[in-house]
Amino acid sequence: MTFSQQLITWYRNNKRDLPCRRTKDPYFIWLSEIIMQQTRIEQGTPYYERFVDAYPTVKHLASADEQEVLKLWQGLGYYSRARNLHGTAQEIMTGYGGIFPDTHADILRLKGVGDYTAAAIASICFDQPHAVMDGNVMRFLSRLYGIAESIDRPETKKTIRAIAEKNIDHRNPGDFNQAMMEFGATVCTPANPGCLNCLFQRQCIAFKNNTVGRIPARNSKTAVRHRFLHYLVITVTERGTEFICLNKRTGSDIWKNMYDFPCLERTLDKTLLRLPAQEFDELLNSATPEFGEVSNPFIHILTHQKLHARFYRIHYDKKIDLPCLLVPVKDIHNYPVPKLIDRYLSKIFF
DNA sequence: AAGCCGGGGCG
DNA sequence: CGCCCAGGCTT
Repeated sequence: MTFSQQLITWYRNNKRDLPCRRTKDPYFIWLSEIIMQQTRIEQGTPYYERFVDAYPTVKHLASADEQEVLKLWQGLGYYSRARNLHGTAQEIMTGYGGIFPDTHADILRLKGVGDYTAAAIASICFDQPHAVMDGNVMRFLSRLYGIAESIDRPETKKTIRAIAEKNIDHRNPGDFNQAMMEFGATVCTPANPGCLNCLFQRQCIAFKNNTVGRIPARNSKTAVRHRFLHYLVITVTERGTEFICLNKRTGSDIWKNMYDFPCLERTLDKTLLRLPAQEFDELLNSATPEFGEVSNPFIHILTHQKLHARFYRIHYDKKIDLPCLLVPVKDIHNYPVPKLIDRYLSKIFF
């Protein structure tokens, strides 16, 4: 039995039953692969099912509003994936006549689709022998071949890709790719891998050398940046309806096209001191406000940032000129917000 | 080549 | 706490 035959046999006997494995429709495979990028299967699967329900065809997705797509994506993170997903659905409608491209080269041109996703779609949907290179595959193969160089180096990734391409089953490239990933995800895991019962223990260089714990190696991580956010939570009552002031984030910062509140950012405030009210004058075009409740600090961790946020409430009895979007509080659930804001809202308002 | 972009789960 | 996850885009 060749390596790929052993692996595929193992896969057919041990694979998890996932919703996204019940189809070969390129639209659904694309959707699932974008959702699963840098995301654990268990975390992404509920989102996949909600997207399939909401947008059963690429045409449905293309016709949606971006805000609606972001709302459905809310909580999953890396929101550029959702923006690109939506934009690419429209591109498929207008540029490809609604038909998903069927060659690796054309799939790779789609925005939001890189080497990994193009290979996954091409192999699973169209039986094209392109090997996927994701975290699971790189871990499994770097251990199996005892590759100790950092997998962050493109050179190392090329070496591993060559191994995968050499071993890919040309009859079942989709199963081979999924088997590689499934094996990495369930047996050759980052911590406490199942080496003792591993099918490939005899061939595994890292196991032989007792270096499984050090492979794969990665570059040192970049430093975490601390940010201190002072959020103004303005509410206004007008004819018995309560409104809240939202801010749509634009530009190249985190959470693009998501909503939060008007904000003052400080970088030197190591302790997130309470700001005096007049510091907010620049946001308000009006007289210094009187705060209602001022929250304790909220800590929110991103990959390269640690956010320290404080929320300052202000209430007005009538509408004034405000530099933000005034939304009825009861409609907040229509607006995509980052997890930090969602945490605050559910603690204070809901 | 390196930085940036979220959020969650695990040891 | 640190690490990693069915990665890709920007600089």
